[in-house]
Amino acid sequence: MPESVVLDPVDLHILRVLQNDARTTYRDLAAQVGVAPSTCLDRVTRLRRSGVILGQQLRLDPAKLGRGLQALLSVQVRPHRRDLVVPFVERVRELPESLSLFHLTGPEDFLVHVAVAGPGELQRLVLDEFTARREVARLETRLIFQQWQCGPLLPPEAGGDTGGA
Amino acid sequence: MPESVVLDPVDLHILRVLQNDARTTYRDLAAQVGVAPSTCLDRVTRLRRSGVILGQQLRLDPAKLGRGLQALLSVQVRPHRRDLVVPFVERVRELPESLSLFHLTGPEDFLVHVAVAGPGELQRLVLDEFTARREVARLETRLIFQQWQCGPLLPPEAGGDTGGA
DNA sequence: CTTGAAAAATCGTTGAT
DNA sequence: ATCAACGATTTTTCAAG
Repeated sequence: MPESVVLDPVDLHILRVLQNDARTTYRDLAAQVGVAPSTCLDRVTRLRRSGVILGQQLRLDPAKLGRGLQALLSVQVRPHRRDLVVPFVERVRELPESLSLFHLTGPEDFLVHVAVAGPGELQRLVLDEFTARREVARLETRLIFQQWQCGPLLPPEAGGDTGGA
Repeated sequence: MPESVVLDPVDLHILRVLQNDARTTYRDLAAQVGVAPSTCLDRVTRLRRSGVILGQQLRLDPAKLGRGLQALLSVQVRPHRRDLVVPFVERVRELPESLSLFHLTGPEDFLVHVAVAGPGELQRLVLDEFTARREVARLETRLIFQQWQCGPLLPPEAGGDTGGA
């Protein structure tokens, strides 16, 4: 189980295309990358097996699902012991409002990304699901004006190896 | 362009399945949801056109791509004017290390989720790409121990309408 | 929403560069 | 290791009930 994997320009190109649309057919993928469809299939299968590709997720519009308000909650869990942390994480993960949960260094311990219908539901969430818990020592709420999904997690090009080394 | 859309239990079920694997075939989808494949296609097409489904993204393993360290950067941009904010956002978005960018309420202004190879690269990123910028007034770095992708952004069940209303 | 059938894509195989 | 072509199987898509 190697920590990191060698990816050649073809792999990177494939990943970059699939990150825009994970349902691209191997035929289209081949056309865009410039190799044969069977090669694409080979590469993708390998990337999948090597663990580089973990899966493919739907991107949904929270507003269209009646969750027009998003917020970030900084949560201090004290005492910061495993027997308190583990149930906290589990509970947060199963909240339908939770989008993402981070365990962090620093005094804040956790950051929770949530999506709710409006301020009222946010208040309810904070009071009933967070500060009501004994291990939640402190909580800070920040609203999200806007969010951007960034780069493809990949070097912009093949590595700019035109004449490199 | 209605803000929110009515979703019946079938739609919700479909979304829930596709969020686990956006490449589920319509055949499997139909089997899991309990309707005909063609109906699934219908529903998904409609969900796509109505904007509920924005797309499908690959989930990649940052560690496998040589980005074993993730961090959250709180950034204060001052003065917080549009002519400084817009270029800042654009620059951050095109950094290959950036995963996600939030514009927030509160004194922090921005939160940047980054993935880097290690502490050295993180330091370089912070110094060269953030604090080197004149509009970056303050920056705080928090390392990410662990992250969880949470719920499907959907109510756990069809709404628990068994006997409702 | 369903059935049923046509069109398209997947995925394994082959042999060759 | 890649390609190209073939073909069986599966999936997607459309038409009609």
